[in-house]
Amino acid sequence: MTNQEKLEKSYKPLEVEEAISDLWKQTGSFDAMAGSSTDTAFSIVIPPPNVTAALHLGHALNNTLQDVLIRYHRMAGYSTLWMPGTDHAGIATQTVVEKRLINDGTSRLEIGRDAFIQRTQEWKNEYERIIIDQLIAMGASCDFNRTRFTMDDLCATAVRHAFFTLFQDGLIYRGKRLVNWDPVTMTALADDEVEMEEIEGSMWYLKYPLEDDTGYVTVATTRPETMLGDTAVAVNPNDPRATELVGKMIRLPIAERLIPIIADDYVIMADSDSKDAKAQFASGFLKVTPAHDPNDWEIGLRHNLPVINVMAPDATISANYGWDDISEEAKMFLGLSRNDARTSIVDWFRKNDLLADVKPYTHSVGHSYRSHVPIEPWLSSQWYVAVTDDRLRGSALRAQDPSQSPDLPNDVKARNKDDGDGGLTFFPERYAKTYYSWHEGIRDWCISRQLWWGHQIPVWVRTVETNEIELEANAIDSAIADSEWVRRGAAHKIRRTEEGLIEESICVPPQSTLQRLERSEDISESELIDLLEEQGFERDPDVLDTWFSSSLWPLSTMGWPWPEDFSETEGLLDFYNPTSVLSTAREIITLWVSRMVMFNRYFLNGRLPFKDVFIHAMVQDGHGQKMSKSLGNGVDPRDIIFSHGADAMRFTLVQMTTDTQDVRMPVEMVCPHSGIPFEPKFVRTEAGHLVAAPIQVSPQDESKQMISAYGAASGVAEPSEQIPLARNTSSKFDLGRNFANKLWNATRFALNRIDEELVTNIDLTNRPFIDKWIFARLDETTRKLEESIEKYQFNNFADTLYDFVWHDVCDRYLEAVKPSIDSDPEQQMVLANLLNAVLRILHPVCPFVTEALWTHVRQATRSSIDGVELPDAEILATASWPKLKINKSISPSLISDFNSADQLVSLIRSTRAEQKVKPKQSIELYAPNPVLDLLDRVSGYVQILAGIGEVKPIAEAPSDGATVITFEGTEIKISGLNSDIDLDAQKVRLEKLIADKEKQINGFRGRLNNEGYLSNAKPEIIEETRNMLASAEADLEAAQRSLTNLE
RNA sequence: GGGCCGUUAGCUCAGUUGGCUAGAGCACCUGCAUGACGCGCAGGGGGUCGGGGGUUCAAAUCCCUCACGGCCCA
Repeated sequence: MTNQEKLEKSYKPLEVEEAISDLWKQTGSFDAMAGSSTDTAFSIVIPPPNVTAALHLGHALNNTLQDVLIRYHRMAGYSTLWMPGTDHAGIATQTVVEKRLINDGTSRLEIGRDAFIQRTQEWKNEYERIIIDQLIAMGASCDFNRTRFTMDDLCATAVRHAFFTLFQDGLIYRGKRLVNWDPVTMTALADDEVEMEEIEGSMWYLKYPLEDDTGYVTVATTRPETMLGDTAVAVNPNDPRATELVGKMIRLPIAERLIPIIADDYVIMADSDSKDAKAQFASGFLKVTPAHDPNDWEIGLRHNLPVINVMAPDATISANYGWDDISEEAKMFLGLSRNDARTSIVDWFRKNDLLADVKPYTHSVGHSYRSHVPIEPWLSSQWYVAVTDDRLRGSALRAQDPSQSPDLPNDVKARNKDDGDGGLTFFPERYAKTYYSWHEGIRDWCISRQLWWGHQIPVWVRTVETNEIELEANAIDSAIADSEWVRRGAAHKIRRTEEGLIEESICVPPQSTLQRLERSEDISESELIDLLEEQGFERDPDVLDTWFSSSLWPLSTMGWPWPEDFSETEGLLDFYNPTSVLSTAREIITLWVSRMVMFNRYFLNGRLPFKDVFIHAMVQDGHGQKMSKSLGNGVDPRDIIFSHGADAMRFTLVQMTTDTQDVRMPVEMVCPHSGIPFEPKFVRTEAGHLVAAPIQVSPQDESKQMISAYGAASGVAEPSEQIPLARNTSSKFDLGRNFANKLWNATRFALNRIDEELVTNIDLTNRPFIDKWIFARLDETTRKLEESIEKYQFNNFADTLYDFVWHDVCDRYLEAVKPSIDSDPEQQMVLANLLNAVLRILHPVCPFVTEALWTHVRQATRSSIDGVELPDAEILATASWPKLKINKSISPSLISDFNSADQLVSLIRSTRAEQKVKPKQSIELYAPNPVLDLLDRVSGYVQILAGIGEVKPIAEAPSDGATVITFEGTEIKISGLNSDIDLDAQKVRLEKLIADKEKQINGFRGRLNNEGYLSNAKPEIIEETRNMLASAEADLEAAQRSLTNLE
């Protein structure tokens, strides 16, 4: 060791990681070099994490995988961009901030919209910082100078421009529809924000009297409270009772409304023998409530039924939202919650002798993913994107790789050759199907949210009487070609409302778009808005669904639509979009992947946002529950980094990433008072999840307490000096920690052995066997790594590294060179080059420890090996991936010779253990000629690793005091073991070997005696079997001979 | 109800077009403080590949079926 300071005995990640992060930052190692090179681009946009909370191990997994991809490609010579950023996450963030306000004794409504947004902004700033720091701590090589936020100016411009374009193109419309209404957060939800849950409820059977007093029909319902809004009773046309009843009128109880009996084949006929629970429980008559049930809404459309909404936004019974014919009897139910209304209405039916029956009934009910209360199908005006249009849905389907999704639905246009169609590939392949079937049944996307935190909808609306405005016949429901607003640059749309009024909507583009439009009246955005408001237009108070802005992420972060307005983004869009791959979780396929494909393609003439989609495993907690921010069961990656180091975390996560498996991650809590890990106490939340109890007692000292991550995340408990926050840890990460330490020590060994003597370039053909072999293995390993990453087989990538570094480099190569290296300067350089390459191939997974060792190893690498390209670089992160062009002539039988020799080593070592020979004790080996030749070819490898002193021909073996080994059909003897050889142990071993070989031989013979096998199997397989039989027979014979001699 | 995935050693998981004697890490057992590493070294035990049926010369691998677990969509 020369000019290097001594390395410590073990790797201490905490002592180096921060300095290395700083080094990367100072050297600008992760900056994208758009336009500055003609290199091939490799780019990824980060799935922007919510600013709701800190990242957990699920994010650590996803971001580690992206970093491995980015670091590998950066080293392999691609011009890389990894775009970082965060997402405002409208409803989720609003919910957590509101919760804090309530804890503080105030509320959103009390402080008002502006102050609330201010509070939320502060929250965002805090968590954005935490998230970025977490990414840095885990080693993510994002171009942090470009960090984006879905509500920053750049993204806001993209959102405004996209909305304006879609509005103008008729792909955004406003309509009164049934939405999934969350009566607690008081907002509409998209279809996929609704979670189905099994509920043990009841089926109520209500008797509705016929108007002519000739009898009753009995309707079956799980939601009796909605009967106030019934506007028909439906019966299946095939029902025998239909002929007589259809057309008759019913006097609806309580509401005293006359409603018709109609025929509709949606109605399930009663059948008590049916396997279908619905038919079993059906009465054959369905109450139809178009305002409160999506299926009834459809029936209402088919039969032109009135729509009567009997609820307020908080799901209490109300006559203020479209219920005009309220009866005296019904008034007593006003103001009741839906649950109380249900009880009261059932009571009313019972009292009036109109309740025919009640049966227990289990069924699925949609719940809000956010507030967990049942959603209420509720009638309201919302904005929609017409994703069912072929320009969006069709485009998303055409994007799919035809080998993964060959057939398109009938109503989708065929693929074209050249505009991005067919270029989208899923890994693992099965998710192509998920993507496909989502689009098959897709419905228009409700994008308005009744929230304050988000992109406010850029539309100003006013409602006028029909006669107040002159209309061209075709003006309704499509964008108006010419009006005073259009002349000023806005988009203008008119529709007739359900109440028969005219609603005018003006969509205002952002200033940057406005100034580029050709228009007759040149005014600014703010002037335009002032004019609108003067004329009685009001801006829609709602904000856009968060996914609207996320769907523009690969566009907006790269400067779209006007990159020239943001100089730092110039060139990005052309060079890095389409990005190379999107890495995300399963459930995001529908929420995000689909919408990015639609938008990117729509706005960039068919260009895809990314070519590959990699779907990674889900990280579950120890109870098999998904780790999630909203659940609060997340484990902070910084905890693992603290206990094991970032590389250990990364290596372990990569090693766990297989194609099929989700990752279960049981963690222990570390007592902050004693530092000792323990199993925490768990409690069940209201929603039924198991989480670590907010307050935990120290197992070492009952008087001391601590707060769990759940306690802090849920806001239930605030950490303090007496009751601190407890970190988590998990022994799963020992694997990675041990591996990083192994590498550290292998390097330490090498640096101790390499001195400063100058050496010219090395020709491997002149080197001893072991030097050639390790480079042949390096070559093999490098190629295997490249293949793994190309197919996103991350566990293969990690396993290949582990196996090579630990077993080949450390256990074999380093052991084998120990006797020779001190006196062989060339071998020292072989070792330096080897480690130099090892650091490079390990860097994508373990960037910190490799970068920490890099300065030492590059200084030690003072000469090169022919055919091994390892150009020097100051920073490992930007050094190049090893390129090996090793002359094939050095390695034809190298690997097979090595494997034989290694096998022999292992046999001798077993025998040594069996005979209890001390490690230092040297023994003699007596072998037949073919084995002597092998020993010669591998030049001392066997002697060194098996502790052999002398090697002699078998004929010279002593007649006693030797023990026998069966190796490749020959007998080998070793002597110099102990004074008294354990003959019994030897006998047992030989007998076991004989039994094994006999079993094998039977198997091989059975195969070779089988006609079918000989005529059907591939010739090379048969040949192989013959060889295996021959060698097993030789082994058997040798072992039997040895046993006979022994006896 | 439909779809997808899983069930391989005590535990966590590999095993990519069917073909060598089914592997790894951890845990376990036996040795060893050897000048890189005890976060280590050497050796070892442990599997009717969820059950049943089928296709095939040959099945952990393909097909059918059942059981259990998970996820997604209705």
